Amino acid sequence: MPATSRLLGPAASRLADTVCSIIATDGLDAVTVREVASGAGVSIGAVQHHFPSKDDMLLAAFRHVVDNTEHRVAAVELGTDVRQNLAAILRELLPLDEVRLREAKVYVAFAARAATSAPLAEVQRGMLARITTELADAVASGAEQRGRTLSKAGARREAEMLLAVTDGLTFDAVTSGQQPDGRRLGALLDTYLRRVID
Amino acid sequence: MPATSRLLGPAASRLADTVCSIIATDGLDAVTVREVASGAGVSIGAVQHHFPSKDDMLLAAFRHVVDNTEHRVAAVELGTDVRQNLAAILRELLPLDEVRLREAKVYVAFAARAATSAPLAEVQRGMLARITTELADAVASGAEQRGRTLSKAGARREAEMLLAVTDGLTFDAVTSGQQPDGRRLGALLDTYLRRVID
Amino acid sequence: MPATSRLLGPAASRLADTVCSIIATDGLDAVTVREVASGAGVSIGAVQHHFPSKDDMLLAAFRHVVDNTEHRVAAVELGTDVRQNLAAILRELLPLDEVRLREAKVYVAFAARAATSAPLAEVQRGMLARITTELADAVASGAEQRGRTLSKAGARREAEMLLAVTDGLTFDAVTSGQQPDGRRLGALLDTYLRRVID
Amino acid sequence: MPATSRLLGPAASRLADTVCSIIATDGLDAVTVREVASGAGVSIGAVQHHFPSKDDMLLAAFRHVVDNTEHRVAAVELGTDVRQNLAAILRELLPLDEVRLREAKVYVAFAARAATSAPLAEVQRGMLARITTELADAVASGAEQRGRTLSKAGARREAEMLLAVTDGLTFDAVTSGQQPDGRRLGALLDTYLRRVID
DNA sequence: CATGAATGAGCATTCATTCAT
DNA sequence: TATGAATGAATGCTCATTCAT
Repeated sequence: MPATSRLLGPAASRLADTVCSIIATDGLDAVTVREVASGAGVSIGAVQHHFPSKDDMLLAAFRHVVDNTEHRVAAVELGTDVRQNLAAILRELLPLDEVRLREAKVYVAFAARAATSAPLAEVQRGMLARITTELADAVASGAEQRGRTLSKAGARREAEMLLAVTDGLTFDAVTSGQQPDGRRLGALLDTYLRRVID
Repeated sequence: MPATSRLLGPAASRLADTVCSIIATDGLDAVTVREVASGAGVSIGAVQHHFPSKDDMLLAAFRHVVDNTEHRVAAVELGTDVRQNLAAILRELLPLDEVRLREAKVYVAFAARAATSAPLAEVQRGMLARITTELADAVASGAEQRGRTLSKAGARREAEMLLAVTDGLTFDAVTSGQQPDGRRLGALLDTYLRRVID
Repeated sequence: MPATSRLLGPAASRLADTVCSIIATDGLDAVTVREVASGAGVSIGAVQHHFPSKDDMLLAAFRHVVDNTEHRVAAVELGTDVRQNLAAILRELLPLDEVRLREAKVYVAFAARAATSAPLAEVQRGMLARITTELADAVASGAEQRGRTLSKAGARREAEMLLAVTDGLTFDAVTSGQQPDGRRLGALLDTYLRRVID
Repeated sequence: MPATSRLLGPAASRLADTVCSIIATDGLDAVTVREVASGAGVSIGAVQHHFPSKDDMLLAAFRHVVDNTEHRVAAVELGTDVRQNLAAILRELLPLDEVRLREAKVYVAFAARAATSAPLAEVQRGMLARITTELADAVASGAEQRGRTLSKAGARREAEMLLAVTDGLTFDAVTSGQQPDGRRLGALLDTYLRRVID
């Protein structure tokens, strides 16, 4: 895990990483201020210095996770093959290995809580919106490349389905306790992509 | 909500429904024995008479939800058009209206907790397995109907993707706080199905 | 343990024995109506049919224990040797073997609770009084036998000390978790008696 | 009651004293964290800040009592008369007045619970061992003073009986609800000591 | 007589938060 | 800034007891 981030200072970033560690291992309910403090090797007071309340801490940690994921997605090197580009992006979101499974667990946990937490839902909406836009752009440029006509709304719908497949595979894998199976998930994703992009 | 079920007696079923109400409104963390008792209009002791521990109660409630969903799926009247059959099945899983959104919220909450709870994960695995099998059967019979060759593994992969799309749409809708939008979700599902089944 | 007694019917006696079993193993605090019922193989209602309240049950069980002990003491065959008679009586009260250790544990537990329970204290006083009287009689007859002068009060004081030694050895053994050590306790008792009765 | 002790800080010591007050008045079962907190005039959280669990609290309170008693015994001024020395020591253990009766009640309650609690039994064993050793030393020096031969084991047996008499008198007094009767108990102790130490 | 569902008070404990140092 | 003592509300759970059948 990175020790710093674009959103948080080094100390706060370390705390957010500790929050994620606890979530990945024992779930969001196991996150207590005490546990975070001892996990990060600081005092309880120090945690509360950085995050006035527990909700602030969780919100920051969710933003931290989302930010990490989005930057990893943004760092994907894109080529001219649209299908490969989409695959490269979406593979960053799937639990293909232990690291991404861990991140996926944290993401699913936060997103599930977002269902009854407005601030978390706001973060989740932002993430979905930005990734959908990015995917829609890639889909649109692919269509253009091939001389196909595709409305903006059509590209967006395509992107929403791509993200839905990815999120669904991730959700099912994480919630049913599957071991990371990059081969299977990668194959399913490729099958889907081949169907969408000629 | 039904007052009885196939799994629980009337009293326990009522308690499970109360659990689901609380989850749909305030999330799984808001489920306390006290709250369930008062919500169901019984004493705390009565709750614990039916469910020796809170975990037992939650597990029973998850089974209850899954059971309800599966029976609704099983009750879907199937015709000869495979695509319509698949659509009819999957529409039962999508948050197309308030009722199904509510159920979806409960399902997502439980499934997310299943990531760190072996007994819940077992229930989740069972649900995924049975629905996947059902979908795979429909897909296989559709292929046969059209004279296509489709291996059992191929049908299963197709089913897994169908379920992933459905679960992903559901997850994204629930976690980002969307209002139920049957038109949009239905259209996305149809687009996807049209692509899979000629 | 006997299945019936002079104080209780067979069913109640069986319940009292179950109470004692639990006390000997896990202490008086581990005695719950549930545990007694399941230990005796009857329903909770059955227990409460015999003993309207838990206090009634404990009181009856204490009386039961005391009664058993006293009848065992009364059944001791006395000879002409006073010292041997006293030894035979007091040996019934010492935790010389597993059975008597077990009974001693139960007795100590009840007696300790008697410190803050008037009904139990009444039972305890009765037991102490009767045994003291019995011991005083034996002491007095021994003195007479030897042509010694011993006032009634003197014999009573002697009896109180005899009982104190016995109770103290029992208390120290039970509360410090000693294994039954008949040889050691018997030797200490004999030393004491030899000192008292020429 | 002392506000501080050798084992606990002032706050914890005050809590331990409150525990003992409750035990002396209403018995060990009446000790609840709530009651201790309100009795000591602090919050529930403060109690659990000092003692992470109730068992920790009780164990500390037992150590506290034992420590107080032993220090009182250690503070006894010894002279050259062995019998008087032994009497002075053992009088500290007998419920000769209200204060010592109170302490004796607490001691008996804890010791009785030690029968089914390994940590409490450990404390009880330590107390018995140290007092026995102290008494045995006094007995041995007395024998030497008089030119008597007394093996180390013999002195120890003598000490065990002395302690048994004292504990037995204490136990019988406490458990039968006797008022403190210093005259009677002192006389019994003296009679016994006169018999042991010429 | 016997059952077991239902009751609700009481329990130890956990926790986020506050505050004095 | 940083610490950790102190707070007290809330939680899951146990239990003796009541009561309808």
